[in-house]
Amino acid sequence: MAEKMADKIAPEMTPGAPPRSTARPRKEMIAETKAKLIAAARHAFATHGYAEASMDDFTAGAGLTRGALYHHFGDKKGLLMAVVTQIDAEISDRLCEISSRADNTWRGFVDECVAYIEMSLEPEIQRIMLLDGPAVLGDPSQWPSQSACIRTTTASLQKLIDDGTIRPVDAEATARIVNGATLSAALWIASAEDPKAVSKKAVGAFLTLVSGLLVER
Amino acid sequence: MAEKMADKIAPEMTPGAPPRSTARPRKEMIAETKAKLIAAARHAFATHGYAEASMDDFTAGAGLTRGALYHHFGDKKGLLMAVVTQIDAEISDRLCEISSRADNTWRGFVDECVAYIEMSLEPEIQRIMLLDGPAVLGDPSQWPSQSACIRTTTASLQKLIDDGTIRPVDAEATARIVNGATLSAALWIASAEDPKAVSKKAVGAFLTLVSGLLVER
DNA sequence: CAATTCACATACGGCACGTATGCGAATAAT
DNA sequence: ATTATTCGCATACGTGCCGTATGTGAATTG
Repeated sequence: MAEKMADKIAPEMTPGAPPRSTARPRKEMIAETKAKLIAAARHAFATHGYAEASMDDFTAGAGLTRGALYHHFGDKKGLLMAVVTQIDAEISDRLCEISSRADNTWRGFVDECVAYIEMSLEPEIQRIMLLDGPAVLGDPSQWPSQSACIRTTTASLQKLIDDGTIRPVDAEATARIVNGATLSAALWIASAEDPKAVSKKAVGAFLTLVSGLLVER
Repeated sequence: MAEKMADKIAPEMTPGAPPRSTARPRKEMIAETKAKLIAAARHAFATHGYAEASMDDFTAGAGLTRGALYHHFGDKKGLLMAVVTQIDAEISDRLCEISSRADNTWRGFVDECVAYIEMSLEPEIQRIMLLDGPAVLGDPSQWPSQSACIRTTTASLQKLIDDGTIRPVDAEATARIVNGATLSAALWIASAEDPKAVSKKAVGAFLTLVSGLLVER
């Protein structure tokens, strides 16, 4: 509490800039503050869980106070939403990257699913996206980010339907169900005593299941 | 606060009972107290959510105080665990009942899955078992109740493998994955604007998926 | 240069929780 | 039967976290 911010009065304008008055620093400082809060919250939520993470603590860790948090995000839930949106986007990117570098579409789809399982094993993703997120914000379907990774999967499936690889199912419905399947597989693996072995079993079962989508197997 | 319990001094012994001294009432009263707490908590958790449910409030609603709660369940989480175990057992019973009255095993399995989806649409089950439970207690795999309903599904699958209806997958792995699939379907349906339509899509996609398990479709 | 906006900090009140303690009825001991 | 003891449960207290109201100084607008 005795600690104040060292130098908040250090607008990093390009040194030696002409009399061109300060126009950027303002917006930049704000963006930086928000980014700091999101980063701090993300770390706190991941390590302590949403409920146990003290706003006073992690805002202080970012050199700020709850005042900034309430100003920018409304409340603790709002911050969680921002964190979730950020992570969701990251996951989506990684999935696109993976499915795009496969030889054929089906293979890309499968790789994507397996990658999703692997990502879900990361404690941060599991804690925030799979456990606290749904409990605090409600079902992911409702999130503004609309679960970007589900859209990714939906798109992959639609392509598979179009090129006749899989049967003409409803792409979104299948995406959500497949997503749920991978999710539970991840939770199971993560809490297993022997993750390697369980992982093998889970992937095997998963592959058998999705083979049901194929026109011919 | 001004309200005390009316008559706690009314042991309901069978009136006119012989001098046979009181032996039961003790244990019975305790069981009743626990049951009351579980029921009150179950209702509060279902309607307000775990985090928003005030222990002071719902224990008072049961004519008790937090003292009884801490004495019997240790803490709020302990109570949630008890509630979860109770609901889990109920679900398991209902699933057994359903799968047992089908003509053939495969049909029973499918009915069971669909029934599970329907149950997951009940707000109480969704809120407590699918959202708050995992967030507060961790992955269901770890619960002492060991998710009785997963064992039920595992058993059904094993029978299907034994009689050659489905391919020789790992029964438990498949049960968990199928369970996750139905779960996400339920969450999706529940939060949809048109549950009927979405439900049809979800079930259709689900059936296509599980057809992958069949030896021949 | 005056007026205003606004990003953020500080201050306050309250609720919910965990623990420590007390009481009284049922059981066990003699 | 009377005393001793357990134990189910209530009461009391301290603390941490949260939401709101309010303040302040720097940046922006005219």
